[in-house]
Amino acid sequence: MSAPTMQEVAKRANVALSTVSYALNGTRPVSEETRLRISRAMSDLGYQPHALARGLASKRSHIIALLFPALPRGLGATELEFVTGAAEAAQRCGYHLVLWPTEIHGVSELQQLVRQSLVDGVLVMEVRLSDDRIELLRQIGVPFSMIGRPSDPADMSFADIDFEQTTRDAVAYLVQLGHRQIAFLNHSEELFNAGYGASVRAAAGFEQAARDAGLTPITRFCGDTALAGQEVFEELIRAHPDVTALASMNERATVGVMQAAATGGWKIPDDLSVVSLVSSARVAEMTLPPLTALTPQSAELGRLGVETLIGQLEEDHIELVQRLLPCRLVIRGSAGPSPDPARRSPLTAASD
Amino acid sequence: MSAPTMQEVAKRANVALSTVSYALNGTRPVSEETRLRISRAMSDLGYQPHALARGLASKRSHIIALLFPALPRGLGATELEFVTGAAEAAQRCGYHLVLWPTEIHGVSELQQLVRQSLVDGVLVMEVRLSDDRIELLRQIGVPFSMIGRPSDPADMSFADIDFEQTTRDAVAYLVQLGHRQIAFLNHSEELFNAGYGASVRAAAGFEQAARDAGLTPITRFCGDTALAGQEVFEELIRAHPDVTALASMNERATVGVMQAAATGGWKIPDDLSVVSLVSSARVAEMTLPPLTALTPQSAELGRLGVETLIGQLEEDHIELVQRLLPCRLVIRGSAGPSPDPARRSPLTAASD
DNA sequence: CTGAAAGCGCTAACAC
DNA sequence: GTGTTAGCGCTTTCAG
Repeated sequence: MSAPTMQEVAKRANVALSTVSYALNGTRPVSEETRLRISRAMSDLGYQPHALARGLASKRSHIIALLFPALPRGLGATELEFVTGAAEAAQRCGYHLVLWPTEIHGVSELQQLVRQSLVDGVLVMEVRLSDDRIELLRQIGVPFSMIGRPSDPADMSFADIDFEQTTRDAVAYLVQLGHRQIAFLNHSEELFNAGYGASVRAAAGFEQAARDAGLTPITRFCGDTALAGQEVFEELIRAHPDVTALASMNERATVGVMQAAATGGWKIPDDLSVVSLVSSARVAEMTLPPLTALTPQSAELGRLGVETLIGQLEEDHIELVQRLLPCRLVIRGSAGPSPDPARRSPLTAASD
Repeated sequence: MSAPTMQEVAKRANVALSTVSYALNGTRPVSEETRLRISRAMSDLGYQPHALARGLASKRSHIIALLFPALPRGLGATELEFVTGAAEAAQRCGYHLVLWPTEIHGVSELQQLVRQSLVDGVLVMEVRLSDDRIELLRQIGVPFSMIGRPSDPADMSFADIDFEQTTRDAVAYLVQLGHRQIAFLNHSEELFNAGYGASVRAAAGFEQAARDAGLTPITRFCGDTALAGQEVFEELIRAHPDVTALASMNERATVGVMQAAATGGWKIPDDLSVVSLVSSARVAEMTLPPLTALTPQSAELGRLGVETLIGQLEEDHIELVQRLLPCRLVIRGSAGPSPDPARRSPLTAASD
């Protein structure tokens, strides 16, 4: 009834308990013949090693934790893909992945979790530019790696989206379509100031890319709501009537922009091009027209994060892995050739 | 350097190792005085019980697994909320949640995982009407509970969305707005036939609700793409020109419907009302107009699933918990009073 | 109310 | 090549 133990396997195969262990782990040479007897005994009994016992004895649980903040705004499709990508990679490597949702500042809680010695290492998601959790982890001395990175990742391993490259790609694409007045729509200033890496890095990337292309960067912060998007867009067009294209980091606001444009009599992409940055296909396909977007390779990032961490756990020479993955440009319907701003009908403001 | 053990705590508190254990678990009365000495010793040393050792000795790992299929179409916001809701609930109950992404038919793989005796129980997500995993779990005898349910949940615990109620609510809302010709837009027939519970139950619920309201149910299957949505909608309106409202289970297709309606010169909700069933706010807010939707209480479901499972693990009298949660109607912009179908301009078909 | 000691199922010396 | 055995850090009888 209850699960067979290694002892029972040993008895059935007429060998010592330890021989079974060695055969199982390949920690020591075992003759072909006994190995066969053992593996037969194992499958006869339907033996599976007891994970806890193995972990206790070997001091390696083969469990890693995925640390993600219980974000106020909730996670999206991109984050879900991190998780599933990470879980699948862990499984393929023979590891278990436990989920540790923790407040970003719940550092003592994190400490408690780590001290239980349940996990061999930690993968941190949604890393802030300045992140207490990272400080704690290195102080405790747990192996860890990150999806995302703090402002100075120095000697830490990570896999992250290449936000600079992503904005550069977006600008390049729009420039190639003939746009010369391109605006960048960010998240809120609060998020930016809170050290939300995506927001900060993409903003910097855009400024740089625009300048390199000989353009004057125009940027706006915007709350993560459609309404905020409408308002910011109307203000933007008033201030810069010759803007013909928008690169947006802010999906919710993008919807508002599209609404405001439609209300004002503009067609997308005829009168205005929109490129959505760091946007999942799921979201990009929900709008009309569907969004031309730069989509992160999220599952890949999750996988990389896990593999990097496990690498650290299994290799003896701890090697640094720092990977930046570009987003992929998926052309849908929201960006097109630049119109002549002068010939474009004026936006008929809908609001007060 | 290395983590303090219970032995060290005992020494420091001048008690036996076992006394520390009893004090920690409350398994046996301990005098106030020694309890105090012990807890002081613990905090002095920063002691945390070793999860693996505890699990091995007690035969209860305090780890539960979340089983989710590596779906072809990927998971959405709703599923992500299950996961975070479950993870948070587990943590609050002092459990760890491990992620087991498995093929729906990878039953032997699941068996291996379970036999490792790593987890005390399993929470199954995305349960099919006929689901091999459920069969296996009860056969093995692992405690489990479900988010979702098979066709005959008999004596099994679950928490699920009340699809019947959800469609009833949608129909009631539309009827109240004056609609009499309401169509139901389902997922593909393949998914339906594959025993995708949401699809089957919502369809049944709609038929029933429509009949109860004295309406003739009109239903359509549709692939999960905008294009399919367009085509199905055009066919639908041709076959039933007097349809004024649509209740949709299929978010991708809904986008197509809205596009086709717009292309044909119809305004939403003036010419056509749309209610999105079992739709997260995240998605509902991406369209124009934003979708009036019945939104599942996903985090709540995750929480319930975990609590039900842990209840099974900790109570000695295994009690059956079967919960159906209704969705919440969130009124946005996509549904309004019924137009007079006769006065509505004919759809100008855009396709061939 | 407290202590001593026998495991839980496995790994990894240490022997041969 | 294989066997023997001492733990890993805890829970839980069994004795007092």
